[in-house]
Amino acid sequence: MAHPEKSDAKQARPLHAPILMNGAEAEVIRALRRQGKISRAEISNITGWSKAKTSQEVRSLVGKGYLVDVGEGVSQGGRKPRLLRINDQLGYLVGLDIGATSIDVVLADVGGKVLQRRSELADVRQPPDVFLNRCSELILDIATAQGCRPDQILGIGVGVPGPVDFARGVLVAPPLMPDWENFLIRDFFQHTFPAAYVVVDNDVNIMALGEQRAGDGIEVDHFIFIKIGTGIGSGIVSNGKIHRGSIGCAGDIGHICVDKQGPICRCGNTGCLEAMAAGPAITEKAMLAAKNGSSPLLRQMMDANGGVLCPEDVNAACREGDQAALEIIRASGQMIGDVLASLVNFFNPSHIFVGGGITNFGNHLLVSIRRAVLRRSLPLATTHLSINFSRMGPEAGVTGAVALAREYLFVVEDYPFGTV
Amino acid sequence: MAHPEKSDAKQARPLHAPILMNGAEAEVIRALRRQGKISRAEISNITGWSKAKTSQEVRSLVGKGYLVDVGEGVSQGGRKPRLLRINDQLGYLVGLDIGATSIDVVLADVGGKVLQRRSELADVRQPPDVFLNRCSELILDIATAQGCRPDQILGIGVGVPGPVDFARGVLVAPPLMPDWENFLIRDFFQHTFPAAYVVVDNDVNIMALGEQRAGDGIEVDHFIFIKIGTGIGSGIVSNGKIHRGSIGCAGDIGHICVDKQGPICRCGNTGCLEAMAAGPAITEKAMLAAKNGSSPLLRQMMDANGGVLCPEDVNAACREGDQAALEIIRASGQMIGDVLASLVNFFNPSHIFVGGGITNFGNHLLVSIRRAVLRRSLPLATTHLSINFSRMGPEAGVTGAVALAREYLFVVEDYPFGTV
DNA sequence: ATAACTTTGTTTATAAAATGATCGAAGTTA
DNA sequence: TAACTTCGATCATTTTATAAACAAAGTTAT
Repeated sequence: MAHPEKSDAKQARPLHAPILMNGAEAEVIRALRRQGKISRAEISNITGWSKAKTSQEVRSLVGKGYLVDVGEGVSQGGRKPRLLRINDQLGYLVGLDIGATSIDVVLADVGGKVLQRRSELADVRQPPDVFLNRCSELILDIATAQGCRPDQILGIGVGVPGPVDFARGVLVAPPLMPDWENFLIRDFFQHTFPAAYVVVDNDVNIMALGEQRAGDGIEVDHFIFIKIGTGIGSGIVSNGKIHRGSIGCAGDIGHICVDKQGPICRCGNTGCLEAMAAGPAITEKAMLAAKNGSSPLLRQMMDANGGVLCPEDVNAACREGDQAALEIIRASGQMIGDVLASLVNFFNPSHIFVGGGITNFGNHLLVSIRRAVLRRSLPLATTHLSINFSRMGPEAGVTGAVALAREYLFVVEDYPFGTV
Repeated sequence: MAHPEKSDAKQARPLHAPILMNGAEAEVIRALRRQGKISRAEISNITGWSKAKTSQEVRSLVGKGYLVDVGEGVSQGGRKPRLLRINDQLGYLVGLDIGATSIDVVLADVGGKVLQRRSELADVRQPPDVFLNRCSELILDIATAQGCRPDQILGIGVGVPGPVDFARGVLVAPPLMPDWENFLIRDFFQHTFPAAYVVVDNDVNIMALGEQRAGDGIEVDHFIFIKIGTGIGSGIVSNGKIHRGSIGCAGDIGHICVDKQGPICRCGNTGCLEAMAAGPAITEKAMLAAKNGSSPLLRQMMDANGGVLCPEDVNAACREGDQAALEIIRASGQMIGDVLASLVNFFNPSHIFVGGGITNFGNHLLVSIRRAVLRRSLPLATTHLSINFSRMGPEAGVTGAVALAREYLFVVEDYPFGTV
């Protein structure tokens, strides 16, 4: 036979590394990743190659086990095409979203389809090795539940709530979790899952990536994903790529000043957006409204709740039409919108996606954000601007983490970074 | 001979287009553009090609007249290398910087070296064809002064003070010059100079590009160039590329709000940065200080000047230690710094370059900007942040325009855009 | 000085890669 | 049914890249 290398093609690939490919192979994979399943003829069209080369390249990838034939497609007026897809049996991917108070982890196939999920509360202020050991346990848990051996996990995408040195996979001066500084997160998982390629990124960058790959951000060149929860952060996509900034802390808009006379933030400055408009500020204002009698409804909720309120309560009060609650949300939306207005002038995105814990808040928040942005941005920058909730809701983090792992599943030779 | 195509290699290239090359040729050009003059061996190292391929590629480019041999280099312990350079005789480039009240134009060789320059005052509110005709005259003027025929002009880079649709080469809703909306600037020059490839961009983007190619922004992945003059604008570089935003108006920070109780700006909003901190605001405050007696020096200058002051006067008063003048500059610097602080948190640049008409202002302005940024940005984002005046001074615009023309002098097949 | 080694750049034989043309298989449409 | 399409494989041919050999022009150690 003319292809003697076929016999040793399925040999084990090296550990600790993603699947390396040359440029041509990577182009095929890219086309397949976008389109799901396509024929050789379509690959030929997308790449611009001759049918001969396409055929041969596909044969090689099938030989290596990366691609599989998944049957016939519908005829276009001639012979039916044979459709190809990235081999699901290749292994599994893990998406891990580490929040300030939670762990969310999913197991997905290499196509990105979620197969298993786990979530639990956890305090990120624990020592990193303790915390990450628990993460590993959860990963092993969902892996065994799916019948997946640890060495079948090919990639792990990790999102952490702080500035990340992307190349090294460590946190840099994270305010929420000082103990984690310089802890080698990437290496930790790499050690536990030697067959997997581990990629660590900031949690909001990951959400932005998820929106770009699996949400409404497909084909959008410039957008901002803003996460509103306990804190406020953003993920930035410029020219279709994640903008991480010079030391990886781009998007950290929670401490932009909105009011010099505002309260003191935990960062030490006064009037930070996060201190005035995020979840804790909302509940605090709501509890004040409950106490000073301006909202009997909130008072009632607080009493029923053992003297505390959570953002969801304020949301519920909004739905009942409670004026004090509406005013609290409106004020938060306006402050966020004012900051976004500046960023819109500066960055000129075509989309802003709003996500995070606080976004099952109906439209009150979104409406005030929109109003503030439109009022304070240049008309030119807002005429084609869409501001909407992310479709992905609470799944945004893990979806993005899987997308990150998937992004690095196949990597072009000599380009270890630069995929996203 | 083995190369029969050599005979017809120097045939005329098509007009209206940059010099098209395939990927390999472009790589050689890129290496030469960065390094000035290098040997075949170095090209081989940079590209990773075999000596044979490198040699052949170089021979082809020399045959086409794009490259020339410029003599021997110093020996590295063996045979002396023969150095190659992009052929200066290929033609000329034009850099044109259109300001609100001025035209600056230079003629440069394809290496970017400025050979001739002209500047004159002009009002951009004239009809665009009248204004641009004057620009063409100036270009022809410097061309003839250098002994350059119009058809030897291979590229024209144009900077205009407004949002630009980069692909089409037209202004989009420019506030300063509404008559120019949809006027085909690119086509205008293309028509007058058929041999040239014309690229139009926003004036501050061009300055940022100049800083990146010929200033201190070389090898800097993420930076902001801020121009302070009659207005305030910025050029953004993300991941090494100009970030223009979804409709080309990114960087327009002049109308970010710094004080909701501030004065009304010509844009209709209140308290815009530009209205409070740019040149006109400074002179206005200075004239007020002159009139109300808080600065006898400024009063004296104003009287000597026919009842008006310009930013340079305020600068001069600062040098004399005039407290009122210093306070005016300090206030401007603080407002600009406050806005930049937000942008630093958001964008995490490693450098901020300050340029524009107001920047021969000594260090008072810079010091207040720095102080404000450091006070209000996250320490993480500022520890490795440098804020400095652009080295290029008033040349920034035309330098950038030449860099833009130079960038598109050679273009890879099928990639008409995307070089910067 | 002279011999031995280096670096540079060309040439040439060889290997690798891509292509166009051709062909058979499997369809659809007139 | 016949004529036309599309899909994919094969193969001879052309294009492209490479390694090895070589010549030219130096440098350095002896």
